[in-house]
Amino acid sequence: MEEAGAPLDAETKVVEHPADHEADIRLWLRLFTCTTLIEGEIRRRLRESFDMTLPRFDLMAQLDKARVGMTLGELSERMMVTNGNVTGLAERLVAEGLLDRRPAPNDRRAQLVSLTTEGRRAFRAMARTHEGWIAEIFEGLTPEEIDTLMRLLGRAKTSARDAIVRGEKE
Amino acid sequence: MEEAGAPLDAETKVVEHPADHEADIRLWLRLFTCTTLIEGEIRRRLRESFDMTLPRFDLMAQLDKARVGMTLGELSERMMVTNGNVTGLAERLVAEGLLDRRPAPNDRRAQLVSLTTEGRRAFRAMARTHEGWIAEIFEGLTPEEIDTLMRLLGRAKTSARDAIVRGEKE
DNA sequence: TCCTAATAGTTTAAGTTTAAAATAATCATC
DNA sequence: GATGATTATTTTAAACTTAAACTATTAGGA
Repeated sequence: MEEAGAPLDAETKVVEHPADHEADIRLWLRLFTCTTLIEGEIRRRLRESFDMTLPRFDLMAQLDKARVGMTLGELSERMMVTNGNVTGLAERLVAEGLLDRRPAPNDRRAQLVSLTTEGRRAFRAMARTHEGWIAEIFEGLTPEEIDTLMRLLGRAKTSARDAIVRGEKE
Repeated sequence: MEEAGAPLDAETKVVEHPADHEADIRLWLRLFTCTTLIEGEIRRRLRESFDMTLPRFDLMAQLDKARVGMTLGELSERMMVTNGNVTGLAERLVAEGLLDRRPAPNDRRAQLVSLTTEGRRAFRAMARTHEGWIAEIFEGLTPEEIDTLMRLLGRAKTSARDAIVRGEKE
């Protein structure tokens, strides 16, 4: 079906498709699927083993990592969710006695939250098991594959952040 | 601080830590962060450009891919969400005239949904723009990096699925 | 046929999540 | 020290999401 002797030139590959982003789309779908799959399993196990939800676990993990009290705004930034979301999550955790919450000493707008003794104890127990789950989930990967994945996901993150910042500047 | 002349044997490395899953945890955190970052940006753009939510867009994407009507159960499986979730999403899309829904011919329990003409038109327009966003987000990656990421995420998915199946068999 | 198990979907209650508006306090600077 | 902008948080309304209970239907055997 090709015209005999038709010359191939540089423009040929530009014309082939209006825009061929097939590989990028497939990458995004796979990234999303992979995360959703793992997230769902962790969520299920947290509920079954500890009657705990993932967002609450995440909030507690942030507080455990930072040894000192944290403002709600700092929490929402680290968890990458809205302020209002953190307000509600913290409320429930306080009600359950896992979280402490008091006004910040230097800023009457801010609230400092931290794990209670009971909260820290409960989190540490869950965290140990949780670690095992994650290790089990990635069991099929070699250390080298994990390294490479880390590096490439890091580059993907940078690339995404750049695009987002560029988008905000318009 | 090391005892002089103390012999190193095979057990030394077993004792070092109860369980060192550091790399796995970091990988999971990065995977999650990366996905959340991109997902948030896509969500924001869908809302600003088309007054559309991500879950609705996802549902429409599944229907556009499969040229034929699909049952709600099939949809929920492909979207990796619960049945009840799809029921609600579909309801809203039907109300907006983007989705068609009718009883399945051979099974009186099942409902077949498909895009209306208007729905398909609307989706195609959004999808074209959406493709561009994704390409922009991954702009900083070379084709080789994308290939490698795809392959390794594929292996991560397999590893996770294996762990999940093993967990269900208990 | 009749009974049981499995399947498709809906409903319910609780929780999560967001965007946007509102409130309150701090900061910068004049 | 007044004032206007910014910041921290809460509130609100709507949508999303889940697990579990429920209804209706189908399928597979005794």
